[in-house]
Amino acid sequence: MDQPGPPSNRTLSAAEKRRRIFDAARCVIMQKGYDAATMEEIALRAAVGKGTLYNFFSSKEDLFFSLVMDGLERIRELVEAEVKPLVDPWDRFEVGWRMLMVDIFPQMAEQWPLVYQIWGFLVRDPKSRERMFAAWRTLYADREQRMVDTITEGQNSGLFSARVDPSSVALLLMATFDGLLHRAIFDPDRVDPDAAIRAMLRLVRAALEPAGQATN
Amino acid sequence: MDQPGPPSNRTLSAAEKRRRIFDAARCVIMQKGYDAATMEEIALRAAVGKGTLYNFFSSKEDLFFSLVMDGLERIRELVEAEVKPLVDPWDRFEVGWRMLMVDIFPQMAEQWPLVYQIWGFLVRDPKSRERMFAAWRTLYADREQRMVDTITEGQNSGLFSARVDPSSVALLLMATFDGLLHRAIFDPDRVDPDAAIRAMLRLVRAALEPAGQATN
Amino acid sequence: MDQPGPPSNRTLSAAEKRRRIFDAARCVIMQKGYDAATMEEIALRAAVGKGTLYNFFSSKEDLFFSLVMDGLERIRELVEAEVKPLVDPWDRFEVGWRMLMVDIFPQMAEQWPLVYQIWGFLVRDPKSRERMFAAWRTLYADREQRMVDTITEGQNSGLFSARVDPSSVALLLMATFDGLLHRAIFDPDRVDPDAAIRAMLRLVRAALEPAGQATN
Amino acid sequence: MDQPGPPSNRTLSAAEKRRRIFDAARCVIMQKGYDAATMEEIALRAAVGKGTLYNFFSSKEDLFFSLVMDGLERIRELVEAEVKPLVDPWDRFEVGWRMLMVDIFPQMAEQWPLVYQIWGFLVRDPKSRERMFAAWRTLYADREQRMVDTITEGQNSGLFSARVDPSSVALLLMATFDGLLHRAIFDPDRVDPDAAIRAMLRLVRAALEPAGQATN
DNA sequence: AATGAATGAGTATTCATTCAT
DNA sequence: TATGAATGAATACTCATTCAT
Repeated sequence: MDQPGPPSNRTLSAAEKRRRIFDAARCVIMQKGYDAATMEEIALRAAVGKGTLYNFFSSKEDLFFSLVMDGLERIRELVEAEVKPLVDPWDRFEVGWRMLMVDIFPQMAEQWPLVYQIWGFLVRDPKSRERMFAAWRTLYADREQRMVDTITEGQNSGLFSARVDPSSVALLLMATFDGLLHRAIFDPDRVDPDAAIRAMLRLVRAALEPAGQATN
Repeated sequence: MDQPGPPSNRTLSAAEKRRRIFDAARCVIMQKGYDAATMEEIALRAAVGKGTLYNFFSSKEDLFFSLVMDGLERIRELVEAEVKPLVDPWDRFEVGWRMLMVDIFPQMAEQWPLVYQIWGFLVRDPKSRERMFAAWRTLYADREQRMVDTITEGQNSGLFSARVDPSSVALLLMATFDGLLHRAIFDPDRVDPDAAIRAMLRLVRAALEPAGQATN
Repeated sequence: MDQPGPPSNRTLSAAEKRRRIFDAARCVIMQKGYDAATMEEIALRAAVGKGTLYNFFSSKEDLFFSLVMDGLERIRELVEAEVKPLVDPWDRFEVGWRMLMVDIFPQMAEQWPLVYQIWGFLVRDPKSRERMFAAWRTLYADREQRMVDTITEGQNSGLFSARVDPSSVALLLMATFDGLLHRAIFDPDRVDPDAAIRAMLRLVRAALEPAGQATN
Repeated sequence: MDQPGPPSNRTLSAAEKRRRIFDAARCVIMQKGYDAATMEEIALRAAVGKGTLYNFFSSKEDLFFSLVMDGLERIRELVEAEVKPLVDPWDRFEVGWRMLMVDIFPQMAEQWPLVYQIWGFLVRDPKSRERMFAAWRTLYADREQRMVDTITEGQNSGLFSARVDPSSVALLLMATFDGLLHRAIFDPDRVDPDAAIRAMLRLVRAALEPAGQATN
């Protein structure tokens, strides 16, 4: 009986539109939370029709899941972009950690509240959960591998103590990074990135330094 | 002629009923997620009427918020229960960290998915957010204070290097704990509590040990 | 955030409410057709909340299906109520047919458009289809059995020709009834109940009369 | 360099395309029901674009309405195709009825569920309703006229009893046919076409035979 | 105090229809 | 002329909350 409105957005590429939807969704969900966020508002903010959302994503959950996956991908790209031209393992460590804290930390901090909220349906959707967990595991494994490589090289060149287990140290470092991220959300005053960088480096240096060569 | 009828809830104390509601809510929310969890199902599982829930909590959000607060309180009790009879700061450290990883870690891991989900309305409810954040800050500050005390004592007695900043070390340790907690959820195979305890202690020992006294 | 309205209809019995919902649904569906009929309007007309509809019926389809089943039940009650005190099979026939055309015909005619519309989901829901078809078959079989009994008695007493097959005649009579019902919907002027009664009786009399005794 | 590409629809005549759309629509609606049938699926099955449907029909309702009208037209063609070369009215009757049951019955039975479903919007669209009803009335009137002619001729030639009203008999016969059609849908085992042909002919013969000439 | 039937605001999702290409 | 991505009106259904009992 009624005539729906005519299409209008023919000029945007699919990728552009997808990006706009992601941006809109991220914005709305960050403000309202996943549940209070409505597809209506997301569409409005993305300046597309509500139906268009469903041309790109099969459901609200799919949109949200894809959004978090997309964020993960962007994090991964940041991590991958890390070059390692530096020869000195100590420098590599410092640069790597500084990058984590300076470049990646804010990126992740920004979307961390998003990540927490996805648990809402990860708990009841084993399929999504496994996909998401697998993606996270991969990301973490990759990042850890870089650290392990650096440490191993340092050990081989005699710069680092042979006694530490590279894998354990990498795990602890990643955990510390996550923990600081978590803490910064509800206690930002407690987490000063610069101080965290220095303190962490001092700790690592103490741990990795061959015994008896303490220089700090 | 006289029938006993079903066991009436009248006999339960308010505290018992509150506990049952919490247990039911925790169970349902862990299975379905906060949003998919219905007051109906929580009431059913708690074996009380739906209306009774509203005698204890003003709303679903209030129930969930209180649930997480309650969990926090139980964690705090665990932490408070920690005694410090040990004189040797090294021992104190070891015992403290071991307790965190052995006693508290599983407790927290169990309810961590619950904690993540509460972000769903913390983002849009500044009042709740501030209350929750404050509670977390307090918990963390308390725990950190214990570490700082231990470190300071160690430094005063010359056992620990005076060069480290007790507060920074405490922050990093707490962060590491949180990060391991987070990691364990999606990558449990990567986080072995015993190994994490040993690795962390080795790291801390290296950091706190006065220069030139390396014993590890 | 909002407070839903308070309940108010506590005084009606469940059966009364069910009846009101049926009446409202019948009315709305007869006016708008099944698809254009909204649960909102049905609830409004039944003077109950929308949610109450779902306390009685699991879905719109269930409501409609139950509505038609209920109509069927009422038809069955009419048919069952038929008494057969008359001794003369001719009279029995006349009275039975007259009852069909005078009492049942209008009842069925009233809800026939409802019945047609249910095909909309019978075609895609084999389970409902089988239940509905089975109910119809039973109703028709019952009605036919009465006719068969009457004819058989007539044959046994020599009043009716032994050559006719009671079952075939009953089938044709029921079919004629249905056909008239169908016809009356789009061509009411063509179907005059009184004329149809007379014509049918004449036909049946001619068919059942023992050969050579024509009296019409 | 030059590629033939997929067979373009440009080569189909409008009539062919219309036919394909009808076939697709009939198929989809028979499977899903009118409401659950989507223009998308109909277009897909007809192997045309969704927009093309709207070049042929102004709306989904128009398509469905036209589809049923088209079916009606095909039935009419079948009926019109009936020749009456036979001189003997009894033969004419038998041949006519046999044709109804053998040729037309299956055709109509096939699309009867389609016809029922159209009620869904006939109830709320008086204009469509009147057009459809008028078409049906015409079809029935035509068919009845043939019977009336046959009966009248038989009466004129003294073969048929003058006492029966040709119009009433025609009405009842058509009704019986419709009723059997309806019955066959939900109770196919009960309706044996051959048996129905024989039983009906016997009934008609009894009714039309001049009194005292019983020959069956 | 405890209950659960009643309520209706709120929303994800569908799909007929349009029109730029 | 044919297409199908874009659109948004329309609606079934859910579920937190209330309150008569």
